[in-house]
Amino acid sequence: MSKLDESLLTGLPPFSLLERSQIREILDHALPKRYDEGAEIFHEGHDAERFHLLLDGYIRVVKTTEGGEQIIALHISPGQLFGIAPALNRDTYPATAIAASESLALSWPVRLWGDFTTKYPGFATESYSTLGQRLGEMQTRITELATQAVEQRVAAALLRMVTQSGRKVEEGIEIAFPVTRRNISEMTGTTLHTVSRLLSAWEKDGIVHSTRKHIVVTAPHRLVLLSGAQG
Amino acid sequence: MSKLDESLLTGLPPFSLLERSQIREILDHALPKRYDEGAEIFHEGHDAERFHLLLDGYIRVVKTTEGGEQIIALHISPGQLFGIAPALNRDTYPATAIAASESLALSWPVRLWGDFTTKYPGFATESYSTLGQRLGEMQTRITELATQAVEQRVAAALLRMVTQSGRKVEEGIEIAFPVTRRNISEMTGTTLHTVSRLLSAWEKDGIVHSTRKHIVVTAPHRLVLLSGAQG
DNA sequence: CCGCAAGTTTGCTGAAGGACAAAGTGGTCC
DNA sequence: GGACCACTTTGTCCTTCAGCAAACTTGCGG
Repeated sequence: MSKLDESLLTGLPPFSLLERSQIREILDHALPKRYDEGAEIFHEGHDAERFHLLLDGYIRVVKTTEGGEQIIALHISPGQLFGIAPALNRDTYPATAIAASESLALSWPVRLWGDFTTKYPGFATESYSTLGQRLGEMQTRITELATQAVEQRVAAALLRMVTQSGRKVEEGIEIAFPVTRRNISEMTGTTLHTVSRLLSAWEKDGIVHSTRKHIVVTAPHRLVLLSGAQG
Repeated sequence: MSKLDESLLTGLPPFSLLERSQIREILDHALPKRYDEGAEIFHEGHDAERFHLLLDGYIRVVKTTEGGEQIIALHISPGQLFGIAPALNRDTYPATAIAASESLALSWPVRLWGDFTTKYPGFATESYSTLGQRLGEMQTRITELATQAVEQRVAAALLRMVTQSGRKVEEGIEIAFPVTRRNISEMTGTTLHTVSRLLSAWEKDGIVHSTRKHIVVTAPHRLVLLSGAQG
């Protein structure tokens, strides 16, 4: 097993304040693993044995209702920690993590969480900032779901994905991981049918261009208006 | 200014592991304050200068949308910390806190947060557990809003309030703080009209008994069925 | 004790969007 | 190359619930 390169972590927020030797130490405990698109990284309710850091790819964090419906709780982009149950003092994962595209992640046993946070104060601080941001995002989603119409919510969801993972292509900005209509409906609390109709309408208006599992936003500004920024 | 009694904190989760002398120390920095019903404790966006602990009463934590609508993010019951922006590394309050009934709270300047968490590891652990629970509750609400019909959501909201603050009366279990139809609509993403209709219907069915601002649940089990626990 | 404000009830209407149905379109695996 | 499967599109119907309107009730302050 070859050693991981330190440059993997330098520059990522949770590790930005650490010294080379500390990063070396952390990496020596890390287990890297590759996941195929659709592969499960951990499962809701299972013992939280490890916490994870995404290096490459995209992860969907999903909850399933008793009725069998899925809700996408969160998208993780490269550089972010996930499955950090120990930070919240939990011993099982509260949701399931699935690779949205082929992904590469590091992981550590949860017992090291305590070590990391006490040894490296910057790590703790950054982790809790992340948590704060997620709390904020969830609050935003609650507000959207409670007050906005479906069209606005779908527009907002697209914009969020574009912001988090958009990469420039000649037509506009493309969402960098595969997304189905169903996925979008699971993010916005509607049906895949309604999402399909909206995307068709927007396609006709030249706001987006979408193919199977891939979406390019060609007129982000118009989407912003639709999303309810007082349009 | 008379000294606060130590028994105020012994027994509360965030302080349960501390020694008498430590509690004394913490209390000596605390500022107690009484709030009338409807009084604002802190305001969204303002500098987070203090964090708070509710001793008596109930607090509503509220977000306001650009459209001027209010969303109730959270209810705080006695014994809980609130306004803990520092835990999330934030320097402004993310929402507004309003006393739902006459309330009594202690507060400390945020700079003591760091002291508390490092000096008293139990305090940190308990605080982050609380945060974990709140994250979980928010996730539950998102799921409800995304998948359930209005009737189920309102039933679930009532049950949540009953669980958090129910006190036994001869008719059933009463929600211990004033709640208007509008409040309930702000918790569930509907209108006060719809809530009123639902409560009227449930009153007719003998499930609840409500007067102006007060609700007694007389048949909790039937509400559980309505709330979507596979009814 | 009166008047007002805040909270509640109820009726009516219409639109949004969910449910159901069915056909079209790539993509992939053999 | 063919067959299957996952994803998408589109149509129709029908329920839910928001929106609007107006009357009613209760409590409080003057």
